Amino acid sequence: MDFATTESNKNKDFFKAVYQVVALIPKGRFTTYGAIASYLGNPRGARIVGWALNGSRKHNIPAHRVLNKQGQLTGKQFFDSPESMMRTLEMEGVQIKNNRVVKFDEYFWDPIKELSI
DNA sequence: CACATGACTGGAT
DNA sequence: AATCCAGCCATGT
Repeated sequence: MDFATTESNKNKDFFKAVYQVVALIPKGRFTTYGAIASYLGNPRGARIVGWALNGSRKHNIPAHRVLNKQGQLTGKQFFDSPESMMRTLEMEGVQIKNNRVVKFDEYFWDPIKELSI
Protein backbone atom coordinates (compact mmCIF):
# COMPACT_ATOMS: atom_id res chain seq x y z
CA MET A 1 0.00 0.00 0.00
CA ASP A 2 2.18 2.80 -1.22
CA PHE A 3 -0.62 5.05 -2.34
CA ALA A 4 -1.34 6.53 1.06
CA THR A 5 2.10 7.96 1.66
CA THR A 6 3.47 11.52 1.52
CA GLU A 7 1.44 13.97 3.56
CA SER A 8 0.57 12.02 6.66
CA ASN A 9 4.00 10.43 6.74
CA LYS A 10 5.70 13.79 6.61
CA ASN A 11 3.67 14.92 9.57
CA LYS A 12 4.60 11.85 11.54
CA ASP A 13 8.24 12.38 10.67
CA PHE A 14 8.03 15.92 11.99
CA PHE A 15 6.46 14.75 15.23
CA LYS A 16 9.04 12.02 15.59
CA ALA A 17 11.84 14.48 14.89
CA VAL A 18 10.47 16.74 17.60
CA TYR A 19 10.65 13.90 20.11
CA GLN A 20 14.21 13.12 19.08
CA VAL A 21 15.39 16.70 19.44
CA VAL A 22 13.71 17.08 22.82
CA ALA A 23 15.39 13.89 23.95
CA LEU A 24 18.76 15.52 23.21
CA ILE A 25 18.23 18.54 25.44
CA PRO A 26 20.85 18.26 28.20
CA LYS A 27 19.78 18.08 31.81
CA GLY A 28 19.84 21.52 33.38
CA ARG A 29 19.16 23.27 30.06
CA PHE A 30 16.07 24.12 28.04
CA THR A 31 15.07 25.14 24.53
CA THR A 32 12.05 26.74 22.92
CA TYR A 33 9.24 25.62 20.61
CA GLY A 34 10.41 27.98 17.88
CA ALA A 35 14.02 26.84 18.13
CA ILE A 36 13.00 23.24 17.58
CA ALA A 37 10.70 24.19 14.72
CA SER A 38 13.45 26.21 13.04
CA TYR A 39 15.96 23.41 13.48
CA LEU A 40 13.54 21.05 11.75
CA GLY A 41 13.17 23.45 8.84
CA ASN A 42 9.76 24.78 9.80
CA PRO A 43 10.37 28.18 11.45
CA ARG A 44 6.62 28.85 11.52
CA GLY A 45 5.82 25.55 13.16
CA ALA A 46 6.30 26.46 16.79
CA ARG A 47 2.64 25.74 17.56
CA ILE A 48 2.94 22.35 15.92
CA VAL A 49 5.88 21.54 18.17
CA GLY A 50 3.63 22.27 21.12
CA TRP A 51 0.97 20.07 19.61
CA ALA A 52 3.48 17.29 19.16
CA LEU A 53 4.54 17.52 22.78
CA ASN A 54 0.91 17.17 23.75
CA GLY A 55 1.22 13.55 22.69
CA SER A 56 4.69 13.12 24.14
CA ARG A 57 3.60 11.37 27.32
CA LYS A 58 3.84 7.96 25.68
CA HIS A 59 7.30 8.74 24.33
CA ASN A 60 9.14 9.24 27.61
CA ILE A 61 10.85 12.47 26.71
CA PRO A 62 11.84 15.49 28.85
CA ALA A 63 9.10 17.78 27.60
CA HIS A 64 9.58 19.98 30.66
CA ARG A 65 12.76 21.28 29.02
CA VAL A 66 10.78 23.01 26.28
CA LEU A 67 9.55 26.53 27.07
CA ASN A 68 8.30 29.44 25.03
CA LYS A 69 10.60 32.09 23.66
CA GLN A 70 10.32 34.18 26.80
CA GLY A 71 11.40 31.32 29.00
CA GLN A 72 7.93 30.86 30.44
CA LEU A 73 6.50 27.49 31.49
CA THR A 74 3.45 27.72 29.26
CA GLY A 75 3.00 23.97 29.16
CA LYS A 76 2.91 23.32 32.87
CA GLN A 77 -0.81 22.52 32.81
CA PHE A 78 -0.04 19.42 30.77
CA PHE A 79 2.02 17.76 33.48
CA ASP A 80 0.91 15.73 36.47
CA SER A 81 0.54 18.94 38.39
CA PRO A 82 1.15 22.53 37.30
CA GLU A 83 4.04 22.65 39.76
CA SER A 84 5.75 19.43 38.74
CA MET A 85 7.24 21.03 35.61
CA MET A 86 8.82 23.84 37.59
CA ARG A 87 10.03 21.54 40.33
CA THR A 88 11.62 19.17 37.84
CA LEU A 89 13.43 22.01 36.13
CA GLU A 90 14.71 23.45 39.38
CA MET A 91 15.76 19.99 40.48
CA GLU A 92 17.84 19.80 37.31
CA GLY A 93 19.42 23.17 38.02
CA VAL A 94 17.25 25.57 36.06
CA GLN A 95 16.08 28.37 38.33
CA ILE A 96 12.49 29.50 37.89
CA LYS A 97 10.81 32.62 39.20
CA ASN A 98 7.31 33.88 38.46
CA ASN A 99 6.73 31.03 36.03
CA ARG A 100 9.81 32.02 34.04
CA VAL A 101 13.45 31.03 33.67
CA VAL A 102 15.69 33.38 35.65
CA LYS A 103 18.80 33.46 33.45
CA PHE A 104 17.57 32.67 29.96
CA ASP A 105 20.91 32.99 28.17
CA GLU A 106 22.76 30.78 30.62
CA TYR A 107 20.40 27.85 30.29
CA PHE A 108 19.12 28.23 26.73
CA TRP A 109 20.10 25.30 24.52
CA ASP A 110 19.76 26.02 20.80
CA PRO A 111 19.59 22.84 18.65
CA ILE A 112 20.65 24.86 15.63
CA LYS A 113 23.92 25.75 17.31
CA GLU A 114 24.44 22.66 19.43
CA LEU A 115 23.48 20.01 16.88
CA SER A 116 24.99 21.52 13.74
CA ILE A 117 28.43 20.22 14.63
C1' DC B 1 -15.00 22.06 2.83
C1' DA B 2 -15.57 25.84 6.59
C1' DC B 3 -14.56 27.06 11.05
C1' DA B 4 -12.57 26.96 15.68
C1' DT B 5 -8.72 25.86 18.77
C1' DG B 6 -4.00 26.09 20.56
C1' DA B 7 2.38 23.70 25.12
C1' DC B 8 3.78 29.98 19.45
C1' DT B 9 5.92 34.28 17.59
C1' DG B 10 6.80 38.86 15.77
C1' DG B 11 5.38 43.29 15.14
C1' DA B 12 2.37 47.18 16.26
C1' DT B 13 0.08 50.02 19.73
C1' DA C 1 6.31 46.66 30.05
C1' DA C 2 1.67 45.14 28.84
C1' DT C 3 -1.82 44.10 25.26
C1' DC C 4 -3.47 43.27 20.95
C1' DC C 5 -3.40 41.55 16.38
C1' DA C 6 -2.14 38.80 12.62
C1' DG C 7 0.26 34.92 10.58
C1' DC C 8 1.04 30.20 11.32
C1' DC C 9 -0.51 24.97 10.56
C1' DA C 10 -2.05 20.24 12.50
C1' DT C 11 -6.35 18.58 14.54
C1' DG C 12 -11.02 18.32 15.79
C1' DT C 13 -15.95 19.11 14.85
